[in-house]
Amino acid sequence: MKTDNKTTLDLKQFLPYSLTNIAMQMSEQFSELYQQQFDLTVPQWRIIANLAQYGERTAKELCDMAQMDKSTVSRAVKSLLARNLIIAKENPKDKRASLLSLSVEGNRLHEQIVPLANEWQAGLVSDLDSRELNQFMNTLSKLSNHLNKNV
Amino acid sequence: MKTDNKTTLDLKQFLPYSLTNIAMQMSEQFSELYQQQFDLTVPQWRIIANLAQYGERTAKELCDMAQMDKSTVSRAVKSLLARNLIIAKENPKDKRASLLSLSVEGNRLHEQIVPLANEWQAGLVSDLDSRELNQFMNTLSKLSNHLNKNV
DNA sequence: TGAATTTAGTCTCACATGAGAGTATCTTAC
DNA sequence: GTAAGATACTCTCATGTGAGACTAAATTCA
Repeated sequence: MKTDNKTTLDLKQFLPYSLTNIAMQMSEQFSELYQQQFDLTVPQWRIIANLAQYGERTAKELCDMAQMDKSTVSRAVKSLLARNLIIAKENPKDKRASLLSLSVEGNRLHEQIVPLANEWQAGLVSDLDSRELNQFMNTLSKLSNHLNKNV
Repeated sequence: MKTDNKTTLDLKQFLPYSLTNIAMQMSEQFSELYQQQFDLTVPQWRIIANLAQYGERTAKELCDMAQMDKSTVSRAVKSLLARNLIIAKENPKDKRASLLSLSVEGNRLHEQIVPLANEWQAGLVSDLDSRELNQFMNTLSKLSNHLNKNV
């Protein structure tokens, strides 16, 4: 894919543009699944999913893992605590940064969403064979690594 | 890539999540290039890039092409007109929808950004060979088609 | 033709976001 | 050990966004 640096820019081939478009559509379509049914915002869902997968974390760690602003995380955590979907435990290593984890209810909620999420993605990638999907994921992670190098 | 619909969700493999993260990073890192130097917001840049590539379009068409809200486009167009970067021409077919196009200055601005954009992307994909990049783009467009089917 | 409906674009309002200040806690350096 | 700096988090404030009302124009249908 030789690009012509001189004068033209093909937006379809330009990743910051086309990837953003596709990601937005995906996120929007998928989020309908949990927003209505489970009354979760995007940041709230992302926090739940990360705590479910990785266990006990601090707010700061969640910020870094899911590329969210500290204010956004702070608000989402506050509201998840109010709904008893997560639990905050004092961190013996650092009193500022309490350890967050899913409550029983939070876990139950997550368990309800997971199969919906997996079904949704199965539909999305149904046009691809497994080799192609693996390739895609692999390239995606190379791109991600490249982006993180420069930060 | 067989997914387990029962209980687990691997966020790294979950596209609405990981693609959003990567797209956000990309857009953010790339936008630094034009935001400071050329004082353009993301929607403004997207409009300029689309008018440059596809020529005269209405605001509605720009909304559809770049997945932007009509309010967002309306505001961006207003400000680009004020800066004389684009021109609005009355549409003989529809007086409500004026035809927007780049002005000479707008074109000049675009011509300055294009090589930066191409360089930027060249750096981003420097770890990939051309076959891999083509594959990736190809899969991406399949995913995009799939998303647009359900809309 | 004219009434009803649809569409393009603007404007207002409610809301989410991110920057930055502020506070408490932890770490570093002397 | 203590002062200076860094860090985790909350809160406030300014800003951008999208939903929906509104207006003008176009389209549909009788």
